[in-house]
Amino acid sequence: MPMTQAKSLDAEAETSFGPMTEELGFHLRRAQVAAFKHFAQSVTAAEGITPGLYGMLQVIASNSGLSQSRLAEVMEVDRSSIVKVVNQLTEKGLIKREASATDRRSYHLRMTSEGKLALRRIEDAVARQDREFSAGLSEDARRLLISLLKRLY
Amino acid sequence: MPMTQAKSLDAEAETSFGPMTEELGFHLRRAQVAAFKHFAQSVTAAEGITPGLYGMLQVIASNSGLSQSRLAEVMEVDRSSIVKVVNQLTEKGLIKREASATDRRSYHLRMTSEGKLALRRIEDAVARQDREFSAGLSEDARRLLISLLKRLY
DNA sequence: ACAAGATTGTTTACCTAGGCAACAATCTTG
DNA sequence: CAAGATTGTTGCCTAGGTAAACAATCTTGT
Repeated sequence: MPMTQAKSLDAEAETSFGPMTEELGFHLRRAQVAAFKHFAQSVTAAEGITPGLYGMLQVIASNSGLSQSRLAEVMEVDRSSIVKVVNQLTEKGLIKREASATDRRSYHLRMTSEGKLALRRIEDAVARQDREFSAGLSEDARRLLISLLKRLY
Repeated sequence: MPMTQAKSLDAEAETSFGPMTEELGFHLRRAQVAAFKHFAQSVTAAEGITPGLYGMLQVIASNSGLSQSRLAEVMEVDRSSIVKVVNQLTEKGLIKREASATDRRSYHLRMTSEGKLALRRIEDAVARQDREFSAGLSEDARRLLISLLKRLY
C-alpha cells in the first residue's frame, strides 16, 4: 500500500468519499491524475514533454506532412490551441512547418532529424514510464484494462 | 458508434497514433476526456457542477464538519485551491463555513439543508450519467474495470 | 470569369484548474 | 512567553483550452 498521506487517515474514521466510490468516472479520474503525476515525474522532468505534447509529437511523426487543421481534428482540440503547441515544438527544434506547394494557406508539419532522434529517446522513456506505472498489473490484466477503456470511447 | 468526426478518417490512410496505442496512459487519458465530456453535457449543463465540484461536495457531505485544510489533504490539492471551491459552493448556497468553537483560525464545512436536497438530485443525475457512459460494458465488465483502475493508484 | 463562400493559420481575449509564496491571525510547544 | 507551526487567504504564475474576429487564400455556383 502506498503511504501518500495515510498519516491522518486513522485519526477520524477513515475520511469517506461517499457514494462516488461506486462510480466509474470517479476511479477513471483518480487513475488518470495518478498517471499524469507519474508521467510528470519521469518524462516531463527529464525531457520537458507533457503527455499532451507527446501525443502531438507522435501524431505528427506517424502522419508526416499533415496540416495544423488536420492535427487539430485528430487531437479533437481547437485550431487555435494547435498554434501554441506547434510553436513550442518548433522552438524545441523537434518539428518544422514546411510550406505547402499546393495551398499557400497551410503548412505541412514534419519532424526535424533532431526531432526524430529525440522522439526515439522520449518513446523509450514513455514506454518505461508506462510499464512502471502499470507495474501492479500483470500483462494480461494490463491488456484487459486497455480493451475495457477502449470500449468507453 | 459515435460519429464524432469519422468523415475524414478514410480519406488519407486512417490517421495513425503510432506506438502510443500500446500505452495504458494513452487510453486512460482518452477515456477520461470522454468521461469528462459526457459529464459536462449532462450534469454540468443541468446543475452547473463539474466533476471536481461534485467530488468536493461528496467529501464534505460524508465528512461533515471537516476543515478546509483537511479537505485539501483528502482531495490532494493545495489549500489555496480549496478557497475558490468553497467560495463557489457557498455562493451556490450548497455548503456553509461554520466557525469552530475550539480553533478560531479554521472553519467546519457543512452542507446547508438546501445543499443536502440539491446533492440528492445531483447524485441521481451523476449515477444516471455514469451508467449511460458505461453503457457499453456489462455490469461485470464495469466492476472489473473499476477494480483494475483501483490497482493503479 | 468571378463573386460569394469556405478554409487556414493566427491573434486576442477569456476561462478553469491548479501550484507556489507570502501574510496576518491564531494555536502549540519548548 | 518566545519561537514555531497551522489556517485561511491573497496575488501572481502556468498549462490547457474555448470563442470570435481577421487577412490571406482556395473553391464553387452560376
